[in-house]
Amino acid sequence: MPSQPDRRFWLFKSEPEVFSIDHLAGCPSQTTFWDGVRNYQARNMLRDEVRVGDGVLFYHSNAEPLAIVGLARVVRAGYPDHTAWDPESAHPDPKSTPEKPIWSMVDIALETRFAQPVERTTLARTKGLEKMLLLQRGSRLSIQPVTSEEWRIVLKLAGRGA
DNA sequence: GCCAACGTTGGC
DNA sequence: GCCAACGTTGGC
Repeated sequence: MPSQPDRRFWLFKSEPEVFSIDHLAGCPSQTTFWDGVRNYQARNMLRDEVRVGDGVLFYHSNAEPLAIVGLARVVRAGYPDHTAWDPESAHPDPKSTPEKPIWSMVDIALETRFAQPVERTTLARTKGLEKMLLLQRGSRLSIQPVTSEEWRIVLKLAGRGA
């Protein structure tokens, strides 16, 4: 893979009962929009910082096992989350309208489902991941920045080291 | 602008 | 099921 100095890395959390990596694998072109983020800090990252080509660690929360289950790639940068003004959607927000959208989303495409998910317990005892946001007590952000070093370590744990 | 009450997230 | 952490709401 050619080096991409500007590439950033992220971790996207999802409850697999709601949307799992298998759901993503079943989407047309294994691509979907990442809707339903209703937290301003996460929204700001989706809207302002996440770019096409960025790498995504797909994490299953509230699940057994808790684990990073694969990789995705950002294929469309931030744009309005239209599910917000759909009253039938899972996360309606009547304050958001097509004229004045509040929430943002990006599109991601599946890259890999790990044959062996990288479990949270493994992450927790891996040197170099001590500061990983996911592992911080009380960290609830559903969109988290990941450093290039953390990305490298996680891929290595998944058997996909460079 | 403060802050108590409340709701949600999410690991354990 | 418990509960700590955190965000939001709303009275004042």
